[in-house]
Amino acid sequence: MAIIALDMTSRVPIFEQINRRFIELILKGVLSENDQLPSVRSLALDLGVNPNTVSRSYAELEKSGMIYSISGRGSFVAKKDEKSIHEFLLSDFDFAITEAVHAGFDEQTLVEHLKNKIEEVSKND
Amino acid sequence: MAIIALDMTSRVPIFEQINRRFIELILKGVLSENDQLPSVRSLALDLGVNPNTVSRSYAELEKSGMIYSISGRGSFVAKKDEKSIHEFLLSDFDFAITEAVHAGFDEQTLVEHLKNKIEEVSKND
Amino acid sequence: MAIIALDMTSRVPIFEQINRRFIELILKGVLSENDQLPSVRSLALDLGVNPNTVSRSYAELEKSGMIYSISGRGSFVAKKDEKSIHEFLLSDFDFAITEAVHAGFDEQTLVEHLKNKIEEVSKND
Amino acid sequence: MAIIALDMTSRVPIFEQINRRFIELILKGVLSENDQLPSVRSLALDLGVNPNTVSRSYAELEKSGMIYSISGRGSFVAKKDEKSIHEFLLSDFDFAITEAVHAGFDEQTLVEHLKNKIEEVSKND
DNA sequence: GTGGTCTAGACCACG
DNA sequence: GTGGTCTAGACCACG
Repeated sequence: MAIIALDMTSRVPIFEQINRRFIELILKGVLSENDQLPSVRSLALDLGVNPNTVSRSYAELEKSGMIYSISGRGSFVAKKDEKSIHEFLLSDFDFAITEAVHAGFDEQTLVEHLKNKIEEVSKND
Repeated sequence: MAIIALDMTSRVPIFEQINRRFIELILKGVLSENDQLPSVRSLALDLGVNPNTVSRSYAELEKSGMIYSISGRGSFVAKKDEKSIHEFLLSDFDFAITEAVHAGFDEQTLVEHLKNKIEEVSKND
Repeated sequence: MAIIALDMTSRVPIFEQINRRFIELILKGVLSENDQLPSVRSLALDLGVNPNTVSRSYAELEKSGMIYSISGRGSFVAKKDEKSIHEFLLSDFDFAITEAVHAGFDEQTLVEHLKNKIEEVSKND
Repeated sequence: MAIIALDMTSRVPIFEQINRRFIELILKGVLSENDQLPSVRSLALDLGVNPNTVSRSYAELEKSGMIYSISGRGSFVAKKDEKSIHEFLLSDFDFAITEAVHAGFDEQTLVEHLKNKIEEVSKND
């Protein structure tokens, strides 16, 4: 019952996928304030990845203020900050928008493209 | 004031930045069918990068059918294929949309976010 | 007795020979889905060529969807797509047929020539 | 009224295209024994290519015994030798067959593929 | 002069 | 250890 599905073949680094997934779980309320995260070792075992990878993910989550760690006790979900969560989750989206605008696409085209793509993605679920 | 501005600090590979830039120039009509591109060597000199880097960019552009090369003569803009150009330029956008949908964002939120971001980017021009 | 025999005197580029050989091995089932390919460095050492040359081959195989790479782990055989494999392997054949037809050869002549040549090639094995 | 159509965007070298075209014309009887070929300069002008390129083509045709040159007079079609003409025109075909056989394709598959491709090419004429 | 291929070797991110 | 990117520079075919 892994909460996290990794795509090992993706070009997105594994630690980044783990980051995203935890942040999504916090956003959706699956994980609430002060909930304990799995230990680095157990999650690494669970996901079949190197413990260092999970470590890096937790370190980044802590640096962004999403989780906090208590030495010898573990890692826990911090107070939810919707704004920074949104910012994080939409950072790729923001980057892509900037890129598209610079490429010369106008608002109408992009909105239309967005709607089509959302429909397409939703169907494939 | 070269036609191509590189961001050496970006994580986007140089050859990829060159790719994108040329595709944008073709899309915007700055470069038209059969127009000659700068030679590998001259562009490399111009950008201060290694000829191999430009070579790689041109090789990818040729494989995608955006340009064609005549040995001993140079590289030229191929017949414009708007569809594949759009596909290429919006591949990051598509990826980011998929990611955002999976993260749980709904259409309304994303459209609104898109519009705000476009306005913000446009202002900074 | 490496898996790959290179003909350094051939006009076919080394990376192209490597490409073809791997695709053949996949087609014949010697390499199956998710089998790991030798690392770029070890194969380069094995073949006595530069790692960049192998790298280029792997990059092209990945772009054609024949293999996938996991950063830090290695390169692996992707899900077999017989259609694109055939297309790749027969691209020279197709080109030669077009050329022959334009030169004025009719079907009967070409079929006969093909059969003779196949027999001749098979004998020399 | 150029007898020769060149594809400048093709990866087939221009001198090679010129070679092929002359040999085809000889095979088809458009050019007969002792017919004079256009001068290097006039053909180069006609095709918009470098005279050196035509020179190289004529040199190769002469070496293969397809044409002969008389100093100060020009180049002329030699006695037709069907066998070597066929060999030349089908050399790419032969190479491709060898390649396909080594890739593991059997006679039946290749014959079928050949027939389909011929039909396809004929239609596009 | 032009692109295509290759060597030699460096540095990086990821794991 | 693994692939990805890049530099520096060579040699070649073609024109």
